[in-house]
Amino acid sequence: MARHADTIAEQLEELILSDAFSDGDRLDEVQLAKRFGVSRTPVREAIQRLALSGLVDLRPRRGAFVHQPDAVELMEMFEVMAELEATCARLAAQRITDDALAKLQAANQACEDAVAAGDADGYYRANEGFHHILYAQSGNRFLETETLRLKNRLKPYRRMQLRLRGRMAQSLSEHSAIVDALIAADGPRAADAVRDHVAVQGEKFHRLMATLQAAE
Amino acid sequence: MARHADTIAEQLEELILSDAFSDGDRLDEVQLAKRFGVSRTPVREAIQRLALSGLVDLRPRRGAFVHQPDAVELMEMFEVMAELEATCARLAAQRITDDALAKLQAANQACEDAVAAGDADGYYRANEGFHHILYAQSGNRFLETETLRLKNRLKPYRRMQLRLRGRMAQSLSEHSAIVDALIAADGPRAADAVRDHVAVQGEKFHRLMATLQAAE
DNA sequence: GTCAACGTTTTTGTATACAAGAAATGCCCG
DNA sequence: CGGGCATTTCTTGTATACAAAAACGTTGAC
Repeated sequence: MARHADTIAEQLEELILSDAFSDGDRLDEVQLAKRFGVSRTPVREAIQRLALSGLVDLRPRRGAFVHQPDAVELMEMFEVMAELEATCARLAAQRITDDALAKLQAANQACEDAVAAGDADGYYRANEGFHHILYAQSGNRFLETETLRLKNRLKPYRRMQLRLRGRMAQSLSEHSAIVDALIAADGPRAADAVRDHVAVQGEKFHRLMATLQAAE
Repeated sequence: MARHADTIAEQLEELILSDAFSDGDRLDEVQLAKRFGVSRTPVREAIQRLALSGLVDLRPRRGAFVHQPDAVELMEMFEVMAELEATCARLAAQRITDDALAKLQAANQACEDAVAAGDADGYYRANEGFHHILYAQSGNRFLETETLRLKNRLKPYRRMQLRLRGRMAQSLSEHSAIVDALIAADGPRAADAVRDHVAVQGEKFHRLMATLQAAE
């Protein structure tokens, strides 16, 4: 619908996710309009969109206030993320095609190669590919879309997770467990494997909390 | 943020969900503005919001087109709904309080009473109460909110489901199975019980398909 | 008769103007 | 000196005006 409003929504989202605003900050329409060199109208449209995805709270006749999730909310979102991915896996175990299974194994191999090469960025991309194949093979486009939406929302908090020493190697063996369960067409086992893989627990949990503290 | 835009978004949502528009219809801004007795501005804001919830597709420089889910999409959404509720149950099995468990049993009893009295509306309310307790007892507010959101989105398609002969009696025994699993703190069993309870399968599936055909 | 190109007409997207409600300021009174 | 109330200022919400892009119809050529 919008040409400017589109790009402004994106830029504004970037700004909020990159912590340029802190929790509770009011988004001043005229200020943002000036900043982007447009009028208030497209800025308001952009804010409307961000409100629906939960990045800002809209208080009638008061304005828009950025909403940065606290530790509890984050854990809740990660928990739902793990469940959504586990569901993808459970369904994929029944529905995955041989072709996609081959692609999944290839993606897993790419992960291993990246780890062997010490290529963190490469691992990130290959890992993303692995997971996206899983979402698609749930055979449920709605589920796929929703999962991607939440994944995207969690992206900025995600990158801090995987830099743990030895985490990548463990991640690889978890991938293999997932693939095995899919080969066996064992839905519940696949779901459990994915849930364990994605869940934020143990050392990951402490690391996340520490990073959140530091951000304040 | 909006006073008019709020109410317009609600009314427009009502209109779309109540099938006043069919799939692919263009939402004419000036026409809607006249209809609601306002200018284009609040109408546009309302449309923006509906776009995010998937009720309308926004095509840049073209306009807003209502998007009515087809049979496949509906099944996908119901499948995700079943999974979200199952997740609520799985988590609730670990986290539910004794107090809430008592309330759940009371809600179930209210369902039974309504069935005994042949009170369809009463059953609807009691059943809704039962499920909402479950969402809340997942102990995950984010999950609770998302589940409610999807439930609301599916509401218009839901009412056609439960009027099947003998369906209410079966529903009651399913409720009992859920409660039993929660009492036993058996997460996986609670999840399965809820999934079976919510899933659209068998006769429910055929009925849904038939109703969709009739709507076209 | 068909198709393409041009001009007209809608319609969307943005800017600006205006109205109304909320916050801020200062003033008066206790 | 402090608290409550009125006024002023600022901000949101809505209406209108304008610009640009897309749909539409017409005309003309092949």
